[in-house]
Amino acid sequence: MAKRPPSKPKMPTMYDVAKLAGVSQPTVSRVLNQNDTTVQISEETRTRVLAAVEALGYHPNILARSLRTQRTQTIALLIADISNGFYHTITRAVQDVAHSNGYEVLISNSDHIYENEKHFCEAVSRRPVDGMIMVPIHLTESDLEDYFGNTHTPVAILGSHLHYNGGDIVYMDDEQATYEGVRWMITERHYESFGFVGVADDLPPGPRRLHGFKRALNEFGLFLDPRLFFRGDFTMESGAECVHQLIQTGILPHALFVLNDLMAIGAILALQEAGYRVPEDIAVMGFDDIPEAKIVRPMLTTIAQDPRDIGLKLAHTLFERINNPDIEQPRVLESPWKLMIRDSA
Amino acid sequence: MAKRPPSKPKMPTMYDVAKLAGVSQPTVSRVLNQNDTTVQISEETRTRVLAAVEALGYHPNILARSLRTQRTQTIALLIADISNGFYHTITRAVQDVAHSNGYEVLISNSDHIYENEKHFCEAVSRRPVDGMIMVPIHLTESDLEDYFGNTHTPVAILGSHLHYNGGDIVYMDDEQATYEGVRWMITERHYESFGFVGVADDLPPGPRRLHGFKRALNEFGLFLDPRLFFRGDFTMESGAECVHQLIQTGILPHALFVLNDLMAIGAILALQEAGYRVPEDIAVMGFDDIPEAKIVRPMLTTIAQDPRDIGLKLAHTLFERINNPDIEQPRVLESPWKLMIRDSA
DNA sequence: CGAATACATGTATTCGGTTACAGCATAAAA
DNA sequence: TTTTATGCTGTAACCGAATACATGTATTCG
Repeated sequence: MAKRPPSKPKMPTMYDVAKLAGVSQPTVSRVLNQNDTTVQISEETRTRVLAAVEALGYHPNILARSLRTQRTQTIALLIADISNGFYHTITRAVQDVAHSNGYEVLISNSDHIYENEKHFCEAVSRRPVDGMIMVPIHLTESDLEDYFGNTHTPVAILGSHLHYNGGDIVYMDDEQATYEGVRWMITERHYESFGFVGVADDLPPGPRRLHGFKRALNEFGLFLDPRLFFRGDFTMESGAECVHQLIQTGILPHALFVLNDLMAIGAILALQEAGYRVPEDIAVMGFDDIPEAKIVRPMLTTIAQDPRDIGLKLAHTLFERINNPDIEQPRVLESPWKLMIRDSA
Repeated sequence: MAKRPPSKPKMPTMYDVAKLAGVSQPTVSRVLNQNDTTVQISEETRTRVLAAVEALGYHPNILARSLRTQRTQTIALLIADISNGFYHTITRAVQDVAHSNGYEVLISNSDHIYENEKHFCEAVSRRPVDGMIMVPIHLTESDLEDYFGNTHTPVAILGSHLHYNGGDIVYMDDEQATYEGVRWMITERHYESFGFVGVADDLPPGPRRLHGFKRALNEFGLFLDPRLFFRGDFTMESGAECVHQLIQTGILPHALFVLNDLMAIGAILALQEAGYRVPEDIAVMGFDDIPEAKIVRPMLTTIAQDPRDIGLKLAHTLFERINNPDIEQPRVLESPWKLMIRDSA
């Protein structure tokens, strides 16, 4: 085979097509975007142009188009951790909606790290995207205002903790969900002492779920022993670590409420390793309902968010706003939850 | 608050900066990209320009730059299923490398569907990306040639089954890995009868792993009973389904080799549900070593690929080629594997 | 002191499209 | 037949940057 010279990866341009078809370059553009109904093209020209397009294997250069039209057909998605099944499902839902709208999705993980969140916002705010979906963990209203305040990029956000009125919000009432989950454990399962595995106080879901938890306890005259309040970092490993701390205390509550499933699974495995039976010796309830909840034995009783619903709501609301920037006020959508009663509690 | 008019999200341009600093637009460009060593800027101008940049909160428009420079600072990644921990880890590794190089990653799932793979290749080939990483399941050499043959976009591919010389290949010897895994089950665990849970014959890993499996068996005078050869579709559910079929046969082999972990986990759970003990009644070995392998009880014995290593190799080789297009021939890199002996076999 | 050189910056062009506007047919209306 | 409308297509400007080239000033050298 002849050594092919390092010929430039020159893609054919509209001009090439025009030349081949014997028309002007804007005519090609018009043939290809017949959406402009006021302008008409003769059938003969159209077929000639299309033939030339076919012959050259021409594809429009999206950069050039975007530069001119100020639309990029791309949205950005910022999530905390794609290895977490919850975020992953959101991602899939968003991708599905985006693709069906002819959009691509630029994904980034923050790993729950504030710096990463800010970095991505910064990268996105200067990168031309038509919209952005985010699940902020640490970002504050004022961060968002800084990054997206004057750029009018549509934004859709997951999380009720932010009162940012620059974008639409999808929200799940996890305070109430936690309350009802714990209430169920008390009234239906008759557990009377509880431990709580949470996260650092300044992370959004922490205080809200803790509040729901305490509200349920208080309603029945129960209280959380401060020694049984542990703080992990969302990972399986930290769930196990919290259980080790629990064992150190020498106190064995009837049940453990764990702020997310990944930690809950880590907790169950650590408890079993230490010789405890779940739920006979100690029950465990999680939050999220990730796929792994059905793998661990006993299967995890948990509060199911509906990540697909969340993702769809986020994406739909974003695209509505992209397609119609005049929508008035930011909207707030609530996503449902459901108690998934399985075997761990 | 006054109702703000729908003012255009007009970002400041280089021209605005130039005007404010009292210089010409190219001068601003030069200040911002001082990489061009032949051109020099006076210290005074530089500070004045930078001050103007700061004052306006100017950020370069990446589209315009890309259009001009023909570089997009974006790579594309095509994988089969991001919910699979294996692909997910590859994704993370690729993202890490990309971000450290100042690149963004455009991700797409094929869901193992041929049409989706082709669709994405098409979308990417017309979208300006600087490179592409892919894990083709169905794509053939000629598909790749069609899509990327004349565009000289650098491509990095995972999979030894393709003999495509238009890009670098990262490869794992799964035939040999399977062989050694099964050999270990025979020599160390003394299993003497086996079932095999695979996938459709035309999917790449199928025949290779089956071949390694049979090679090991044959070496010890064993054979695969055709009734014990099942075909799933990579999912947990299909792993369970294959076990149901197995039970229907009424034959109980000593061990089951399952082509991937997700199906292996589905198989274990289904076996336990049917009252079998793993590994006492029947042992199970998987392939991949996804995170869930350590969640299921018994923990899954499996052949570990090193997805992070794979992702890093793919990304590094791609960026080497992006940064130096004159690299001669396509390269083939091998990624290691390791037998993870846990409890299921 | 005039010519050569280095430095600093401005002018013009380009990337590949979209779109406002102008112009020339031909057909319809007056 | 002249006027007007209509259909079709070309010309020119533009999106926001990068870059080849030209130009003007300060510096250096013979």
